[in-house]
Amino acid sequence: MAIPPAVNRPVRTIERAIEIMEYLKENDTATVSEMTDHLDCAKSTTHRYMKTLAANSLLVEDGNEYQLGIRFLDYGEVARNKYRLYDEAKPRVDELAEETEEKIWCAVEEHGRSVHIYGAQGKHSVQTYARVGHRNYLHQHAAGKAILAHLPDSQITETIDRHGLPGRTPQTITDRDELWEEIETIRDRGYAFNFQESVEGLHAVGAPITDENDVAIGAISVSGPASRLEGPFLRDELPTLLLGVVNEIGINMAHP
Amino acid sequence: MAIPPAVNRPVRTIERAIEIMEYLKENDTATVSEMTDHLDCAKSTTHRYMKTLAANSLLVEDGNEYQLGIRFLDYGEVARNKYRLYDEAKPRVDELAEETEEKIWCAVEEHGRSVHIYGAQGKHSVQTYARVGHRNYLHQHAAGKAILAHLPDSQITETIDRHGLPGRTPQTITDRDELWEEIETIRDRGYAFNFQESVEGLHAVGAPITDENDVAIGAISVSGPASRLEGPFLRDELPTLLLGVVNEIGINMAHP
DNA sequence: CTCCTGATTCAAGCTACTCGAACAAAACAC
DNA sequence: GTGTTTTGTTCGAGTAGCTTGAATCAGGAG
Repeated sequence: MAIPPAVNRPVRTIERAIEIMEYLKENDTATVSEMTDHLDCAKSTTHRYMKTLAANSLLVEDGNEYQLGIRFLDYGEVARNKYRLYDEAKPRVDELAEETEEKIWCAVEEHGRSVHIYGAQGKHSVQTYARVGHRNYLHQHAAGKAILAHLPDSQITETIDRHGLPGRTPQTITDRDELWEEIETIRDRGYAFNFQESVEGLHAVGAPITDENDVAIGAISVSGPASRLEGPFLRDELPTLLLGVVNEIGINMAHP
Repeated sequence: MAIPPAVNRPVRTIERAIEIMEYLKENDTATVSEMTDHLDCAKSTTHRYMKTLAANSLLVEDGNEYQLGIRFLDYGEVARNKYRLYDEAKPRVDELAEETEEKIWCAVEEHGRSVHIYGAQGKHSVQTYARVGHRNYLHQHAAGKAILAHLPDSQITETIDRHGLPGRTPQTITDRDELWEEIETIRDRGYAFNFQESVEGLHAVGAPITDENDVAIGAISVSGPASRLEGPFLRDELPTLLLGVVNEIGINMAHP
């Protein structure tokens, strides 16, 4: 897992095709000309790329505009179902959302980053940038920090070396030493907090789902406005609730 | 929409990369050697392809085995959220699943095929090959036929020409004339049935969601075992329920 | 009407993708 | 233990095919 992705001689054609997908993910829609400005090649090349992708349903063209095709849903769903965690976690995440009335996420680690594999919203839950499939830096949010703290030290170092510690809000931990301290704290108490470290005004708690060796295979988090998630509710009640859930999931994962 | 994907000179490199993804979708996991047998090129080439894809998190390697990365979830989710239909349909699909206790699907048309963009299961719903993101021939299932019947004739012809009418069960309609008759029937009554045409022992009803010009933008279906979905329940009750829902969605779509 | 902007096609040139051979590492047979 | 087989991986050379820029076509605006 988390192998450095240094390829000897990557295929540039593939990399550029991915750049197109990535650009469309960020910008929803683009024309050949617009994409040409973004890539570094001739317009005819971009045109050929996009037509090829569209012919295979990865892109959909609507007039001169291209966007991502829902064929990706298929690949995404297959990838997600690889994780047994998804099946185990989904019902509990739904329950948690109902109980807490806040936003619940289940995340896993892949390539040193976190991916939200499932989310459920409670009555009052807030909408943030996050969505299913969203890739995130581990150090920037509660679930990610919970995972990070429950990885072997070597893998933590590797992850930091590889991705650095980019900030997101003024509260994000961007200092290595500070992060290691935080990791110690998280290891001691068994769960992680996020005080406006990913989004201003947003608090969260995250607890790891671990295997028999106490290594994280994922995490669950509750997040909501700082005004609601505070005091004993945030400090005691939610963590207790979360720990119960992740323990249960962990046990179910260990004994299929 | 539904433009023939004939590209003048497709980029073979991209096409082969997609073949790798497709193979992994079908077979869950593969090694370089296994993939080489499948593709028609040197092992070193396959190796370079897969390493490049893995370096970009589209593939994940676990030892010598590769599988699809959950990065696709991200792309898939973005693509799905393009469809306003998804937001409108999701809550009603959930309700229908609760009410009927059967499996409900919401599908859209893309490139002459259908894609399940959302599904919900009721208490008794059966598991079939279908899953979110699944691409299907329009003529093989209830939702697809409902969509097909509510497309312009020219587009229907185009679709049949492009994809043919492959069978799936002995009941699948594989004859053009027969399909056109069926389309007329569906147009008259406003919804479509599926009598074991996609899966043996499975019945379904599908109704189209149409825009102001009565052109389909998607469809909703209820499916379940032939033993439960029969008689007046299948013939009258379910269609009435479905029509109510799709009308409501259609109106909401037209008046945002 | 002309002008402009965008998509699309095409021949020619040369980049970089493909190949096969060679190496390394692991699994296996005996 | 050694030899054998199977796997992933690297690298130089050759040429397939990708890239390019110019030319053409399509649509809108003034």
